Amino acid sequence: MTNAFKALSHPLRREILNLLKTGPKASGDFAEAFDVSWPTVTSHLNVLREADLVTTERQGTSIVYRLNASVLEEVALGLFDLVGREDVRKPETGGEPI
Amino acid sequence: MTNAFKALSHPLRREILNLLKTGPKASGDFAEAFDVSWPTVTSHLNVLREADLVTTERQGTSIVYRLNASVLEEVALGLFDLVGREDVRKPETGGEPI
DNA sequence: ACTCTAATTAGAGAAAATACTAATTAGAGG
DNA sequence: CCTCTAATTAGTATTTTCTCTAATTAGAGT
Repeated sequence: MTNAFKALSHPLRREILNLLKTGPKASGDFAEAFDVSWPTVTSHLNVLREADLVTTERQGTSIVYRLNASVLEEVALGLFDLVGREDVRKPETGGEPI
Repeated sequence: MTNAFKALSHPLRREILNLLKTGPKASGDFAEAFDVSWPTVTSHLNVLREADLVTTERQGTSIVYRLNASVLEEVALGLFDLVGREDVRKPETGGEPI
């Protein structure tokens, strides 16, 4: 989880996550939506997947990417912790310190 | 605010923020706490300050670093937004999209 | 002014991240 | 099997980040 932050540090990767917020997408959708080459998109998607911020599933010739909400929540809660806002954290969620 | 993520992407910078959680600290406190040279610490502190994650104040020969809670909260709320958890966001906090 | 402590700035070398083109893999369908 | 579309992998060049040592600045106290 700890290098979710590194994954989030690139603007394009945050754009990708924002797009995914509207629903699952294939790699080509991103390659089309952004002004970078397809291999560059693939590379960023790999970073997001390694950080467990997205999950993938093959569907025929396409590979579908999906937001992994739980990891994003963990990261957000970790930041609140830093600020002393544990009140928003669910009691069970002990979790690794960020 | 947008490169708060970049600032958060380095482990040592997150350690620094964690230490700051316990209260304001001087640069030398970090240089002592972590196993890197003092100039390296200064460099990381600069990144954090440029991202507005910490504030500084001169006190005699020391420079005191302090957490900037509001920016950290903004970042955390931005992540919740990504996940569709606007319920934890205060109504007034419109904020720049991440 | 001199000196001590606190901290930053300068400069450089090594490592990591980014983005491209070209080549390759994988599945679907005729 | 052949071909088309979808996507990744390989390889490379450029840029950015990270960390160090050496030199410098800044304030406090004598």
